[in-house]
Amino acid sequence: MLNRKKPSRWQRRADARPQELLDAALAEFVERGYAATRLDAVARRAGVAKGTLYRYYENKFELFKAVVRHALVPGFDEVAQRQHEQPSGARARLVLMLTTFMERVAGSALSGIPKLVIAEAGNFPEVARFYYEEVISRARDMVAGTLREGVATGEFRAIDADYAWRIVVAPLLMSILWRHSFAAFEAEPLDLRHHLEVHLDLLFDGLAADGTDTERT
Amino acid sequence: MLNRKKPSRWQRRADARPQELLDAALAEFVERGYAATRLDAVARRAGVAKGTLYRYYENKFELFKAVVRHALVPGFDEVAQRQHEQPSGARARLVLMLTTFMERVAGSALSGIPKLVIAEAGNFPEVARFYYEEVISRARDMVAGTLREGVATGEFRAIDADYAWRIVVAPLLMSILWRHSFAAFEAEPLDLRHHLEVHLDLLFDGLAADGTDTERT
Amino acid sequence: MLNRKKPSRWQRRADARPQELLDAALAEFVERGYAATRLDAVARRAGVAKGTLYRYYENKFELFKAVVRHALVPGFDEVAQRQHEQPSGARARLVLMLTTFMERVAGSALSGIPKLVIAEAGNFPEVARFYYEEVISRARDMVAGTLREGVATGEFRAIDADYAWRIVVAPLLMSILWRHSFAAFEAEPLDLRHHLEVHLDLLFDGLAADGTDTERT
Amino acid sequence: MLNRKKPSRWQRRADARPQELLDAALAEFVERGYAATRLDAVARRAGVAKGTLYRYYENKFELFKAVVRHALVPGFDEVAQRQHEQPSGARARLVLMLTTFMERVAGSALSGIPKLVIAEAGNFPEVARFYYEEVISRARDMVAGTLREGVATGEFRAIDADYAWRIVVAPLLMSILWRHSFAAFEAEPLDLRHHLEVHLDLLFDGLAADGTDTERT
DNA sequence: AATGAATGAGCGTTCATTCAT
DNA sequence: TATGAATGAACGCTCATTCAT
Repeated sequence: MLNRKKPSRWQRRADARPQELLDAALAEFVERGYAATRLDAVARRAGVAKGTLYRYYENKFELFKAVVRHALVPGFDEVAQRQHEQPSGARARLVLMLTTFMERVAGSALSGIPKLVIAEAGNFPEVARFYYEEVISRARDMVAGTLREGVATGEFRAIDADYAWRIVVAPLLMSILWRHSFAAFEAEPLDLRHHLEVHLDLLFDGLAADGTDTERT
Repeated sequence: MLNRKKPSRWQRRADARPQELLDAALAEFVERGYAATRLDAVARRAGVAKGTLYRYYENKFELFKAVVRHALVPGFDEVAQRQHEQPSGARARLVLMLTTFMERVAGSALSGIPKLVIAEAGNFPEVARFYYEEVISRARDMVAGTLREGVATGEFRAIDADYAWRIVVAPLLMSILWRHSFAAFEAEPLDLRHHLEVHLDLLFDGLAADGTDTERT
Repeated sequence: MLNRKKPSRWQRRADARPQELLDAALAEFVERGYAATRLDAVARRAGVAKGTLYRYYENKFELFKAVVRHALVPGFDEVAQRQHEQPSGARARLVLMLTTFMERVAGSALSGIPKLVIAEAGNFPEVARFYYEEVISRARDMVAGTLREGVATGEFRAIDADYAWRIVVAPLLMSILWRHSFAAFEAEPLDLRHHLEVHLDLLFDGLAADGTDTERT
Repeated sequence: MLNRKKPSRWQRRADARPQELLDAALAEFVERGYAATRLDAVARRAGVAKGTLYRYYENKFELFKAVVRHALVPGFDEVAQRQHEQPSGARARLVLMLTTFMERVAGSALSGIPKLVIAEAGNFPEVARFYYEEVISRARDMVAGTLREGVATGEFRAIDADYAWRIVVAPLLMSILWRHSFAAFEAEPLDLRHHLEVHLDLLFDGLAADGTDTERT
């Protein structure tokens, strides 16, 4: 670090900059949370001076929003794309949806984003709202829509899709938070694939052994 | 300050003051998160001067840990107590467990604690570890234990309890985070009771309409 | 400075502080102008740490306003007081008014205030407005009122008091600005007393030699 | 940048660019004061990049001085010119002098210069000195000279020209500062022409009604 | 000559922490 | 034990200045 005679104090690379800054900022925000992230650290990580950040983002909050926005677009594109190539059937669609999300978000560095948003929701309602409107509402529509579809076709039992969608999604959220908060304290890491399998198994067929399911709460 | 001569045996325990501080701190931490909580505000809320805090807690972090520690005791006492009065059967025990948790934590001010721990886990691994060891591991043992029991008795289908327990618990976590992060943006508040009902319904009987459950992922 | 083992790091003197801070701030503001004044310097001058300023004044601007306000009250009290003990006659009152102002403001450290306000009026319209409403409007009322009175009693020629008051006051302003801006470049300092004498002489009797005053512009 | 081969003899003088820069800088300095003026804004206003400024002026201060210097030339040329066409008589010359100044400076955008210099005199004694030597001393010589002349010819009463010249000039200064600092808070703008009329009226004939002028201070 | 990306010192402000009372 | 005035390090942000292009 010290021994690396900077190739030149003036690197001009306005084109690559924004992406580098966003990467650095994502990493810092995810590592430390919004408030604890110092712009100095972001800049250092990106290899620029603090002031440089301000050429690209007006302030910390704008940078933060840019990071969130940026990190989520590809994920959603991915999900949307996959929805086209998929087989029919509500169940199959649900499986694909959850699988895609698990692969693209929960299992990647992007998982830091939901974690971050949840952590900072209290302090930055604006961010939470942004996330709610841009991300959550879409996820809700996708999942609840598929649930309703399945119910309509008789594939699924009659359930309240408005509430069930959160139940369906909850294990994904759990996996994200687990990895960010508690996985470190366990000997074995969480096997996301297996986690999803168990979830899907339970989701479709339930806990109850056959014959027990007559009795409902 | 006041000339009270007789602390006598009626004086409040030395612990009394800390309790007020902890209450105030809990409220502030939950409202604002760790970093954004100002000790000034905690002190004001507790009706003492800022310096007084330092008589009881060495610094902000120690206070934080004390708050988390303290807030969890009653919750677990409650759950442990109820476990005795409960009916037999894995399913009934699971229902009771989840219901108790929903009532005592998710639906109360205590829900701020898990929210807080998750939010700050990145910055304070120590707290996360503490929470993991004191709270999560117990919850895991209770839930996974009951699952294994149910599988053993044939009440439940054969599932991997080591993974399934998180799935079972996830909707509770979801409800907590939802209320703290996104509920504000929706017209209707989340009905915790209904949320739990739907969860239990799905949990035991699954989504699949009867006859469909042959095909597994 | 270095050799003065601070008598104790903690000087508690909340009562004296505000005045000391205002004195230091007045000096700095007057010396450097608003924008160029660094709160660090104000604090150092007052012998406190920078943060201490914020116990007393919410921000730089509030400090500035406090300084201005504080510096002007005594001056105006003085003028108001003297108005009572004075002899009758518009001319005598005008003389007293201008003399008092010259002594109490133009000739004292307070002269920094008008100078400062004028200098910063562009950047801080709020301050200018404050000064206009608190100070200038009073001065205008006093002077213009006396002019009208003199015209009414026949002591003064008929002049437009709404415009004349500024003419009457202008040499006072001039003396203030002169001392702050250009006096340093002259061998002899401006003799305020003489300046006022010449002003009063011209003001009452004009430049024109007797017999010439028939011809008016 | 563009491939212009023939600067030829029609190209603008090298000075042309500086003129645009000076105009832009004058406007900004006058609008905001020295400290608050951003070179970015100056550059943008002049239609060049920020770095370009540094081709012509070593730093902000040099630019500032150049602006002041530059802005004063035309004004003085004007006054000097008019001095030739003028009628005889000290009074007439004084009237012309003040009228010219009022029209050419106080009533124009140039009024920003004195305002600026006065405002920044504390921070930039160098500028104040420059202004004093280039502008004020000439004004003083002109006015005081005319006063002495009038006294010598018996047109004026015997007054101390060394002090009276400032009194004579003060209302002009007042009008400039008024317009820049306080005019905005009044319903009606200051009528410069009327202001000057009242000034001249008082200046030559004084306030005192005929017959009162026996009594002098 | 001109550009504008990059720099970094500097300032206003905040707040956890200290300590004389 | 309790107070709250005082501290000072730290951070977000600005902008004059530099320099590779």
